[in-house]
Amino acid sequence: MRYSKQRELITEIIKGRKDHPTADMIYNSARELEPNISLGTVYRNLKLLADEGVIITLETEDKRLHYDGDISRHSHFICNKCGRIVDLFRPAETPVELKEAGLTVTDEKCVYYGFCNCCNH
Amino acid sequence: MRYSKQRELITEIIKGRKDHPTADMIYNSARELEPNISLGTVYRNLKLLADEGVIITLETEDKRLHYDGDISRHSHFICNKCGRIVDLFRPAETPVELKEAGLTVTDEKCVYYGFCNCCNH
DNA sequence: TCCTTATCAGTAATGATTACTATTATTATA
DNA sequence: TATAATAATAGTAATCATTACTGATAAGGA
Repeated sequence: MRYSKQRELITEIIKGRKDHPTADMIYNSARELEPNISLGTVYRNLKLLADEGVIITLETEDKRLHYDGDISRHSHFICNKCGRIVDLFRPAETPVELKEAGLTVTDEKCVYYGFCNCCNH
Repeated sequence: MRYSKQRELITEIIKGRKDHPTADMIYNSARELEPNISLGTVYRNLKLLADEGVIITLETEDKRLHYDGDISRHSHFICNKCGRIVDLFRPAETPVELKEAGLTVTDEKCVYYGFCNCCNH
C-alpha cells in the first residue's frame, strides 16, 4: 500500500473525531483541506481502512454506514431522535453461549437505541 | 389497518422461519403461494410490520436488511464465511453506564461476528 | 349494495455505494 | 537524479437495495 496524502487526511479526520461520521461527512471535512478530493476516493479509502482494521464500521438504522476511528472494544448508544452516536466504554459481556457452542468470535457490535439526555427533555 | 392476504402471508412467512431472511428471500417465498405478489408490497409491509413492532430488523455488514419474526430480547451471531445468522437467547447485559447516565434505552441490537461450526472446519 | 379509501401490482425514482477510465503521483531501481 | 512500473486519484457512470408513485382493486362500514 503506497502513501497518499488523501488517505492520510481521511485517516486523520476519522481518528480525530468521536462523532462516528458517515462517508459524506468525512468527505465534507476533507474538502476543507483538500478541495479537489473526490467522494469516490473517500469511499475507496474508508473501505480499505476498514478492511485493514485501521477503523471500524457501524451499521445503523439510518441506512448509512458510520465510521469509527476508535478500534478498542466498546459499544454504542444511538439516540432515536437526534441520531447522535455515543461511545459506551463498558462493553457488554460476550454471551457464554458462544464459547459453549465452540463458535469463534472475531468481532462484536452492540448498539443500544433510546433517547439521549438532550432529547429526553 | 385493514386486513390484506398479502400482509398476512408475509407475516406468516417471517414468523414461521428462523433464518432471518432479507426482503428478497421473503418475496421469493411469498410468490410460491401468491405468484402475483409484488416486491414493493413485500417491502411496504415489512416496513409497516417493523414500525408496528410485529417484527424486528437486523442491520448487517452485507448491506441488506434482515428481518426477524422473533421479537423477544435476544442477540445474534453471524458467520463471516457463510453469512448464517444464529439466535443467541442468552442476551448480553445492558451496560450499567447507560442507566447511570440517565439514558432511556428502548431497544438493543447485539451482533457477534465469527465463524460457525460448519465454516470453522 | 354502495361508497370511501387502504392496499395492491407494476414501474419509476432515489440514494448510498461501487466500478470504470484516463491521468497523476509514489517509489523502486538504474 | 532520471526513469519506468503501477498504485492511487478525480470525475463520472453504473449498481443495487429500497422507496415513491399511479391507476386499479378490494376491505369493510353505512
